[in-house]
Amino acid sequence: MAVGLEALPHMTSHPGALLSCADCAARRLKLCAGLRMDEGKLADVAPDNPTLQMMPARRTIYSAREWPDYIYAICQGWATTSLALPDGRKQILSVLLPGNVESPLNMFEPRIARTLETVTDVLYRRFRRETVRERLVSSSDAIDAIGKIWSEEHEQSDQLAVDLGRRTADERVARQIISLVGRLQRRGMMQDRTIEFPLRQRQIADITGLTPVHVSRVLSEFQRKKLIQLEERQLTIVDIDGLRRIAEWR
Amino acid sequence: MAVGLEALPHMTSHPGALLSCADCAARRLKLCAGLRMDEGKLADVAPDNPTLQMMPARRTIYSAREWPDYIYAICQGWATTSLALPDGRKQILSVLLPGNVESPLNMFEPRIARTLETVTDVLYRRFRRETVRERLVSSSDAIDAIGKIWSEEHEQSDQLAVDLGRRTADERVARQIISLVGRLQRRGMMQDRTIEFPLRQRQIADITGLTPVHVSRVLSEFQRKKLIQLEERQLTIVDIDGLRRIAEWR
DNA sequence: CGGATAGTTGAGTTATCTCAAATGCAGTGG
DNA sequence: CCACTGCATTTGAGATAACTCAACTATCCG
Repeated sequence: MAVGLEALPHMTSHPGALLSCADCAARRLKLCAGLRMDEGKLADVAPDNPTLQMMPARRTIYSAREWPDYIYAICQGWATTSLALPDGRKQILSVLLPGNVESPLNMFEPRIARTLETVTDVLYRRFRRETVRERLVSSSDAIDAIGKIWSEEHEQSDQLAVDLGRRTADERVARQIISLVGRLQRRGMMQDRTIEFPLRQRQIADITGLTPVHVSRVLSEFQRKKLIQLEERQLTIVDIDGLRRIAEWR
Repeated sequence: MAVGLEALPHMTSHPGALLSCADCAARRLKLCAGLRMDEGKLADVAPDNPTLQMMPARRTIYSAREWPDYIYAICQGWATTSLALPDGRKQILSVLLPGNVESPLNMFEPRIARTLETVTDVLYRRFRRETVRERLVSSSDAIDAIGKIWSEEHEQSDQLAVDLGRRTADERVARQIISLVGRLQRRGMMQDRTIEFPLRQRQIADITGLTPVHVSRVLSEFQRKKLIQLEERQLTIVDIDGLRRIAEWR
């Protein structure tokens, strides 16, 4: 199961394109042990191989008003799911990275949906909800695959609730950074100690339940303490232990 | 589908026992349209009809360290699921009322579990995770049933995140009250405008991400404003519109 | 070049927390 | 039955984390 990156000839054949080749990413995600393989799983479930679609940065793929007929798998780029209150307050519920899947809540029942927005340019595939659902009935592998996606989603939302309800601003921001770094690292999207970090402070605020102004202060503080470095949308981890100490300890 | 309460002879035959007869409650939940019918659904999925078990108030049914082998359905009483941090901070993730189901996250994968604790004395049934899982494979009705439970759970956690991340203390407390009142009302567990309300302020604090002291102040304020009345673990809604105004508006 | 969006920083405000003391109630052991 | 201990709640006083407002700069985009 522990298939390493080097086991994929397609990838090593154009290393420079490692992060920009969506199908390469998809295969990598599917083959590497320990990765989120949601997109791969979903492709197994609904193997009609939908074509890749593209959405520019900062657009809405679907909004909470609609009833999405599809389940979306991110192949490249970053996206978020969120809910907004009528007065403009907004909470981001998850950050989707390549390989992640947004599985609509209303797979089985009509319910309120989240809003799915792109952060960067995004390549994605979409799978008909009904197709996936029908497939669940006939294939136990499909149930397993989707079940794992749900389990993981569920655990993420539990963590989010604990963070929002019981952690300080510093902890929340530090944890979010650590979490994203880990996820990207597992995807092979970290070089040395730095990652692409396209999130605006406004978005970090919406993830952590803070104001953009406060996020700016926290990030400045982290940089002043030499925990991270952040410039030109590149995030470098300078002192991971220091960051962990803030994130997990009170 | 719209089978009313009066359609159940068993219930009307001992109206006084309406709230204390677990099997009565189970049947009611299963038959009345518009109710959460999770327990009923689960019984359909795993029809080996497990016996009723009992746990006194304020005990832990299982803790986050364990790997529960069972899915729990509450038949009578109140329970909570929660996660705790090492330093004692704690976040309650859901309040379970009769008919609700705690579906372990690790149905498909080994993951961190929540802690399941009783608030009042609780009667519950438990269903082997493996049994339910096997049943999912063979029955599309079962998938539907469990799928609906998950959808609902998922929506609840989204709402929780928005509440914790983006709402004020007053809003959170008011919304929690409104939500609980609604759920009990739909179960026929509200008489006139009052409900049994066994939650301690400490628990309300752990649900809303506040301190017990602040919860006390908010509740006192609500009573001073004649929105609710609260004594001897009985909660009376005095001014539902006022409460709604606080809950939804900023 | 102009106009929007992003981020920084300071000053003052406020929602919520912490600490502490007082009260009541429930359960326990003698 | 009583004294005792521990939890739950209320209330005050003071502290603080995070917010709001505002001004300024930098950056991006057409």
